[in-house]
Order: sequence, then C-alpha cells, then structure tokens
Amino acid sequence: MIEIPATIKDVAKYAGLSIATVSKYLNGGNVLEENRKKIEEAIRVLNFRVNELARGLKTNRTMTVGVLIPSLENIFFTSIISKIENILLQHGYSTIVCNYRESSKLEKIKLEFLVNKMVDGIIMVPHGEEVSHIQELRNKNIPVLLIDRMLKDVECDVVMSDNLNAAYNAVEQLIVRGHRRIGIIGGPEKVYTTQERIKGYIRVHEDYALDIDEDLIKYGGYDIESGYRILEEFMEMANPPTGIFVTNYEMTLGAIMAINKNNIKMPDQISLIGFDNIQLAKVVKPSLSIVVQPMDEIGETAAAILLSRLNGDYGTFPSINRLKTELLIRDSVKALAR
Amino acid sequence: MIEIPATIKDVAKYAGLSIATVSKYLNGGNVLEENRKKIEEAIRVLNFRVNELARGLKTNRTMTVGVLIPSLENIFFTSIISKIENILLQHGYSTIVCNYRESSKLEKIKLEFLVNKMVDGIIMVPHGEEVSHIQELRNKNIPVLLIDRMLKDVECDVVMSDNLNAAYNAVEQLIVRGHRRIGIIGGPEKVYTTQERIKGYIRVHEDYALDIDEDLIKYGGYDIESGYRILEEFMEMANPPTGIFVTNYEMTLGAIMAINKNNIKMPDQISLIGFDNIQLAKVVKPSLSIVVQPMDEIGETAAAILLSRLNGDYGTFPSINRLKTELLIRDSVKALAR
DNA sequence: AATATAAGGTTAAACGTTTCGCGATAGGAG
DNA sequence: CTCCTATCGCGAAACGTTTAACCTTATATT
Repeated sequence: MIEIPATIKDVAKYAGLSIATVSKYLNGGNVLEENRKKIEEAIRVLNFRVNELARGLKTNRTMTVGVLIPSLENIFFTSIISKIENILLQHGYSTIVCNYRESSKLEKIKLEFLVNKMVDGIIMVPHGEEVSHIQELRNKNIPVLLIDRMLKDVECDVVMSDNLNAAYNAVEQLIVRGHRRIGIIGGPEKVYTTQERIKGYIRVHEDYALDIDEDLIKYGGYDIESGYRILEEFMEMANPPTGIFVTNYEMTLGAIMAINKNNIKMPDQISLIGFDNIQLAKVVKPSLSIVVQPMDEIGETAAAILLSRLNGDYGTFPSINRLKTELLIRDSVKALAR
Repeated sequence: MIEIPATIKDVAKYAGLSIATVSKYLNGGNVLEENRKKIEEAIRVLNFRVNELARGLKTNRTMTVGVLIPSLENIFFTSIISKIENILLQHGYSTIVCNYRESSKLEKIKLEFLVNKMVDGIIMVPHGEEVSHIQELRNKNIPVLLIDRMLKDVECDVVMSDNLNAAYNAVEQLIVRGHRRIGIIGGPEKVYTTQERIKGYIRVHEDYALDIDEDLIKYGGYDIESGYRILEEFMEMANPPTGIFVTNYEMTLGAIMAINKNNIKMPDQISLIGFDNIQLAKVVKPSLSIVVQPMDEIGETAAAILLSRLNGDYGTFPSINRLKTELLIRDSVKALAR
C-alpha cells in the first residue's frame, strides 16, 4: 500500500492552525507551547516531512554543496571528500559527489549539473588550466573552493599540500644520504602539482650546489603505467640514478611493480621514495619511504572555508592554504658509501 | 557583476510567445519551426536554464538517483559507483553519492537525506540485517536496489558476486595443491557476504571429504587490523594452516603486512589467496593469488535494472543477480609435496 | 482608563515550472 | 461551400513552501 506524502497544509488542518504558523514552527520561530504540541503531533501522525524542492524554490537555497573530483577510484580524493561530507553534514549541509573521470568535457557537464541542482557552493579539483567555467560560477555568485590545484587566472580559495617543499624535503633526504644522481617521476607537465614538485626538486639541488641532469627529470601521466615504464627507462640508462622520487600514488605502484618484475634490488640497486598511500608503504617489502599528504586536514580546512563563504564571510578572500606534508623514511632508502 | 538567472517567463517575453509554448518546446513538444528559432535565440541570449527545483516540484521527479555505500575509501564500492554514475548519466539521470561511514545510525540519516532530496530511485549497500528503513522506501514507492549484500526480510532487486562459489573455487585450488589445513579469514559473522564465503569454504571441504577444524575459521572486521591480527593468530597455532584464504581487500592488506613484519616466507611457510584488488596483487612479491569481483559488471547490471524500474517495468521483480568472480592463481600459492 | 508594546497568528502573494482544456487557424475531403 | 481534423498556441491552475504585512489578544505602563 503506497502512502501519499503529507504536506504542510495537511499538518495545518490536523493541528487546527494556519499554514504560516506551521511554517514558522518548522523554521524555528516562536509558537505557543500548546500549539507546538499540536503541530508536533500532527507531524508525527501524518509522517510529514518538508518538501525540499518547494522550500528551495522559495528560499533559493538548497543547503547542498557540490563536490567534483577527477576520479572516484583515487583514494586521495575520496578520503578528503569523506571528511568534508562529514563536517558539512554537522552544519546542516549535504553533499553531492560527482566525478569527471579525468575528462575536461565531463568536468564541464558535471559542473553544469551541480549548478542546475542549485547547489549553494562548490568544492572541486580542477582538471586543466582553463578557467572560464569556474569564472562563470563566480558570476553566478556561487562560492567555489579549489582543492589540490591552484589556477593562475582566477581568484579562488584554495586548499592544497605544500608540494614544493614536500619534494624538496624528500629529495633532500636522498642527497644527505649520499645520492648524487636522483631521478624524479613527475606527473603531466602542465599540471600545477607537477610543476611545484619539480620546482622543489630543482631548488634543493641548487641549495646543495648539485648539477641537474635533465635526463633525470621525467614526466608521466600520474597513472600506474607511466610509473612502471619510466622506472624501467631510468634503470636502462647507461648511468642510472641511485635514487628515485615518485610523485604520486599510482606511479609509485607502477614503479614498485617494475622493480619486482625486473628483480631490481631495493634499496641496494635503487633507493625509492613514493607518495601518498601509507598502507601501501607498509605492505611493500622492504618498507617504503613516502611523502604523506594531510588528507584529513585538507578536508577540514576546505569545509571550514566554504562554510564561512556560505555565511557571507569574505573577510579573508581569497584564502590560499598550503598544508605541510609528512615524510617517512623507511627501508627503501639506503645511505651510499662514499 | 552578478547575473540574475532568466526564467521561462523572460524567455517567453523575449520570444513573444506564451510560457506554455516555451515549456512545450523545452519538453520536446511540437512548435512551429519559426517559433522554435525564436525560442532558441531567446534561451541563448538570456542564458536561460530550467530551474530544476520548480520543475521537480511540478513533476514529482528529480531525474536523480541516490547511491549509498558504507565507505568512500573502499575502492570496491567507489569503482562500482563510478560505473553506475556514468551509465545513468547517459540516460538523463544524475547521481547523488553518499557514504555512511560504516554506521547504521548514519545509514538511516543519509537515507532520509536522499528521500528528502526526492531521488527517484536508490542503489545501496545495506549495513546490518535490519530492514525497516528499506521497507519504508518501498512504501513510498521508491525503487531500491541492493548491491553486494542480500537481505532476508525484504523483497528487493540485488546485484552481487557469487561469493559462495568464489570461496569454493579459491579454497579448492589450495586443496588440489595438497593443502589439508586451510585457514579462512572471514568478515563480521553476521554479514551476508561472510556467511556465503564461509559456506563455500565448508562445502568444498565436504565435497573433498575433508574434516573441518573449527579453529581454522576465524571472523574479522573486514579491516586491515583484523587481517594482520588473525594472520598472526594462525601462524602462532601449534599446528598452523599451510594455506590461508582472506576474504576481502583490507584484510588481505593486513595479512600481507603481518607476513612481511614477521618474516614469514610466502609461499614456503604459507600459501595465501587474497581478495579484490588486482593492482595489489601485482605489487606484492611474490605475486599474489586473488579472487577478483566483476566491479564493472556489477555496476552495469545494477544501473540497467534500476533504469527499468524507473520506467515502471517490474516484469522481473525481484531480480537476484549473482555474478561470477575470477580466480587468479599466482606465486603466493605453492603445491605441497606429499 | 487609555495607550503602548509584545507575542503570536493569519492572509495572500510569490517562487518557476508543467499541463489541462480550450481556441484559433489552415488544409483536405466531400 | 461546409465540415472535419490536425496542428499549434494560450490562459490559468496547480505543485508545496516561505514571508511580508497585517490582525488579534494580552499584558505592562502611564
């Protein structure tokens, strides 16, 4: 037997009050104790719940935030989202999660979708360097916050890791252990995080007055395959590096597969520092050195900033947050004899 | 400069037509070629888009499907969702993804949220055995489809792996390689998938006329810690198993950590068959044997069934789908000498 | 006693759509 | 020439809320 949902009208009739009074109650206004009881009983009996569609139509707010990420299969993003969702819920906001499968075209489609769903704000990881679709959100007065990547051509709140110093510190640990030929496996050349991580690599070389061999800087696709391939390329060089820094999780996975497959001895033949996934680090043998990004902190910061924007507080706009990463050096890194 | 969104009224005025005609156009009705052009121009110039809130209020459909899973940090679920989202989008439906962080309480809250958001249908992974909140959806005439787990007390479409035979086949491979003491690390005792996998374990023992040692059947929490702990428990037994079957990804991870930590030789001291994550299988050394669930197929099947329900087609209701898993035997399993 | 104030209730318009029922026009059939 | 039918446009009601403006009543103030 299908139940037909009760409306505020039904509640009003049942309680013997006007619609306006019920509405006032629903929105936290003052009603007589006596009437409050009547209304609450009516709601309970009729199993009434507010029609959010109608409410949103009137108020122009949906109490919903859109979250848009490149991939749902990337635990770095999903654990940030999980945190965000949790915090927003505590403040009465709910979250619509979308992914654009690493496609710029889909990115725009999903963004349109979120706008059509009338979200009150958006948290996203932008794909390319293009900015027009984000600018459009700003024109529509929808607060946007970027995660993980900064964009040059638009003013926006951002929360990300301090990728430059993350790379600096990781490579530095190889340097102080006597490594002089250090390879870096970067992501796509145009992606912001790649550029930052390469900058860190270069800067630490300069600070230690070491020459840079351009052949030791390689760009991958942030995917497993490129980690695998580039590691093999490095090891096939006439003069291979003694240490390698891999700049994301998927490529780290690929690199380790290549090491296992080719029976390369780690850390004797090669020292490796990977990225992001602390569980992987423990599962690999010898235990893997990694850079860990503060996912929870990223989520918390992002949620807090967006909430303040939703409350109309633009005091600190635009707020640029570079959060510190953690560096764990384990058995996959070896000190070289001089 | 903030733009104020155009309404259908503005479009009608600009095009010199009535609201009703514009609405007809928007919903695929016939309008004169001449008027169609006018409307299209008006829409373009005014940058009009339908207010989905208002539309939903009228039509009682939001063209939105809710997806509810236990955790966003579990790649098994998120990759199924990614597939589902993609297919639904092609049919004009969009997806609201929620997770309930393994909490029955949160599960109900999120379900409420989805209902409040007036989703047209729901795909979910249920948490416990309780059924009332799901029954309520049925009363509200909202199609529900369960993934991964079946519930006894409610008629529902289900899509899941054939967990029983997955376990049967995995354990059988250990048996035919001469293993006689085989441990199984199951999930929580009350969870459907655990029960099925244990059933498979028992049935294959019966079919090969092998005695079952109750001590070799252990229940964990489907988390890393229990995989780690139970593996150690097994190895500390006076008469430890020679082969172990681990029944989900996280516990597989934990088990491998324990093996690495305790310097246990795999496969010489212990043969291991894990679960779910094919990438992990390649990264671990020696290469890991695993059961792989057909995530894409689960997503496709789920989306297809829900779509037919949304179109009012209940011809096959309830549709119970047990999809076959794949078994990969690699170097982590050793044949015992007799 | 007259008046001001506060508290709480009500009426009615509005939000942006869809859709029913009707009217107008034009072409074809007889 | 008349009538029928097909096609398309229009007016207006309805969906379930919120909210501004106003009304009523009771109490406090002078």
